[in-house]
Amino acid sequence: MAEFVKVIVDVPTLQTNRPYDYAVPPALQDQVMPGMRVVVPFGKGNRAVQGFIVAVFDQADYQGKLKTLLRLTDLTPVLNPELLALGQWLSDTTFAFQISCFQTMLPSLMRASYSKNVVLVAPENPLAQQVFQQATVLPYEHFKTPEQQHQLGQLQRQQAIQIQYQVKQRDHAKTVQGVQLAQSYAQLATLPAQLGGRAKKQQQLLAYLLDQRPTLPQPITAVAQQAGVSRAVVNAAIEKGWLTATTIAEYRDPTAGEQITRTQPLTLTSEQQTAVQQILVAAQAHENRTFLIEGVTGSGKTEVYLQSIAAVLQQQQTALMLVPEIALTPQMVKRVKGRFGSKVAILHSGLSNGEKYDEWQRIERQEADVVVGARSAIFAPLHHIGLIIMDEEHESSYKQDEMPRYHARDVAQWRSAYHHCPLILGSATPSLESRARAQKKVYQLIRLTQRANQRPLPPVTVIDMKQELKKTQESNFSAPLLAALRQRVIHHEQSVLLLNRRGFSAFVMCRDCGFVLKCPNCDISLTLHMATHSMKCHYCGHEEAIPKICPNCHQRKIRYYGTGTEKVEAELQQCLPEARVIRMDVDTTRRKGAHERLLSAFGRHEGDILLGTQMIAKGLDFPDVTLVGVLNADTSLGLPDFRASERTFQLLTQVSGRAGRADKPGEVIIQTYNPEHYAIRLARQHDYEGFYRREMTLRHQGQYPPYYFTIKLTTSDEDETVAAKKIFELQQTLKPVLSDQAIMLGPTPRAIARMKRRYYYQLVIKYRHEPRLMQTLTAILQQNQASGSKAVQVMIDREPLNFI
DNA sequence: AGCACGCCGACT
DNA sequence: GTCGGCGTGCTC
Repeated sequence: MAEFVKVIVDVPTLQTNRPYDYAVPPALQDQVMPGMRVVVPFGKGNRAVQGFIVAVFDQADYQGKLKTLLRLTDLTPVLNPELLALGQWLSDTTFAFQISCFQTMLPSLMRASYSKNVVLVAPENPLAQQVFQQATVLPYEHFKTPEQQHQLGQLQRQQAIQIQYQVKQRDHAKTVQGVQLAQSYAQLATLPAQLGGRAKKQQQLLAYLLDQRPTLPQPITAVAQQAGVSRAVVNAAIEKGWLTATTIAEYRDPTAGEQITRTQPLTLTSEQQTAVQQILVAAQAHENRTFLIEGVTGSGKTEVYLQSIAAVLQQQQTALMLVPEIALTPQMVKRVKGRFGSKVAILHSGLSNGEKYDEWQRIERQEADVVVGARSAIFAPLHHIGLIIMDEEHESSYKQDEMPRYHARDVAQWRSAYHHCPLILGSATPSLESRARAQKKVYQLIRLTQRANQRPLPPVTVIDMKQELKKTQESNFSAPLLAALRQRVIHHEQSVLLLNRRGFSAFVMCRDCGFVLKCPNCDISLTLHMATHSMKCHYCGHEEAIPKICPNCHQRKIRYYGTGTEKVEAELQQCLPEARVIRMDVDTTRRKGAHERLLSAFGRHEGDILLGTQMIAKGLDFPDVTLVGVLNADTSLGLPDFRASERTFQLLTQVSGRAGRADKPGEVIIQTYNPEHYAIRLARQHDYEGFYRREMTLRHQGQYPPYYFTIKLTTSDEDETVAAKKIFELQQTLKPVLSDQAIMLGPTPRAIARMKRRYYYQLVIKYRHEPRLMQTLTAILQQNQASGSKAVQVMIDREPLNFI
């Protein structure tokens, strides 16, 4: 008998990061199952909190007196045994709380919201009467002033009130008004004769019901539409007692109203054919094997994915496909839905919370068997997974940069092992980690070297801006790039321009005294934004007016330095006034759907030049783009991060692939101050393999991943010395634990040492095999948390992607 | 997190 | 002697 349960409660602290035992009321003992959400009393005040049942059993381990769970939130578990185990693993490997892991794995609507009410229990109490007036219940927030807080304390001592805790469920199915038959069809059949001849529409409705015998209940609007009458007529039918009103649950369909045209599989090239073959052999054998598809842009990776999915569906299994958020465009969705129809569920940040919840429900109820989504879709509750695909596997957005700091690739690995199914990692520029594993035969490498359209990759010209600066006056455009842009505008062809910095200029400085305007909260200069006429901090969002006079020396010598997308846009208007420019960066795409609107406007030729930051480099496919320009390839190169070259190479290769995809040849122009840098040289030659070999040598020499594992520890505090002291303390703790093969970098202040009024210090450990490291880190966290909640913050990031 | 307990100073 | 300030420690 299931008399007791173990529950992980929604109290995200290390001390409560373990299961708590509760008694199950007899009435619920045959219902409780692991993975269900429950509401339990917790703590001294018995406040109600949400929790997840992780185990059910008939004997309590806990020796004290048990509390009884208040209610079950779910009729069926929201976490199946696989997801429960996955949550445990996530928590172990990322040092995150179990409750945070569970919540990350589920749609956000399943997170409870809490409220506190003050209930009047002694209406005769004079103070209570004064406070409550006519009311019997007041929200706790009502008592905000010190006097009101005081009154609350008094009422509590006089036992005139009770504090009531509420757990509000936010996950509700969308409902619509529907109708159901109130009488049998036989009874309905007698009605037309009784009706007056003038009630034409009512006759029509009855005729529809009797002739079509629709399956009811159905939404009122649907019935009205099908019968060809107005909703008023249906309502009249309810009044007359022919039909009864009901509420019907309905899915919120994110692609409702969109025309999806069925598409057929394309003919594969022989390379693609072999790729699909290899994958299918593994899928049919239920082999947990990882494939790395290294395919040049335009080699038709997506078609390989789609046909592999089709085959897996054939063997009655499901498939999960991850795509970076920005590549998850409506075109992409249409392509998959076009192939697999309504069996596809989509999960990405563009959906409303309700839509995400409903898509999740459809997956859980096995009404969808193909899931396409961004990072968190890796937790989709699919059963019988036969194939997992991760496109653009090198993308850094697959790593979550808040707790739990998981990498979707690791979760994918875990799930493919659980389901004994293949995992496909695909990219034109695989991460060094993945490519190295393929080298060691841990992954099976599949190379797609030919483009599906047989076109050669576009020629890339590298312009040395050092030389260019000598020739022309100060400009963001070299003569060849400007000429090429002008050509496209004349011939009504399109161009894409990449610049890795938003805003108008990087910083403002006083020419007289060298003063640079900085953010008051962060250790970073403010960026000028013309659109809003303000100075913005790109880290904390701080905004202030543009200084006209230097705040330091009070001279009118403030000048703008560096270049942002806004400034380039203005410059383009100067030198190419006839060109229509569409600017795309965080500032112009902040609003929901703006991203998509700008792209489709460009697709409809409402712009000649698409100017933007990184976000334009990914996955967009416009056939009339024949020129891609990179304004400054060095921005990402100069960063003090061992992955700077890798990122630059990936970005340049990706953006180059955007030129000339259909029948028109393309051209790429890259402007740089480091033309001889290997990342730029090899990107020009489209030589990923060359880059891989070169970069591996450097990683080997520098003792970096993939030759070493890395862990980053960060301390932060409002007081700089406290943060610094703590990080040195951690260094001392770790030193004796580590072998002499491990390398510690730091401690150092972080590159942006101050952010949002906090100071940050970090320590990076590079290691190969340190059996005691993990448990030591767990102990560090526990010890730190134990010394109070307002102590220094310690963060641990396993395999961090950002070292600055 | 959020609540109670407990120990200290300031007040009726 | 009591009220309320905040520091400390626990939550099945």
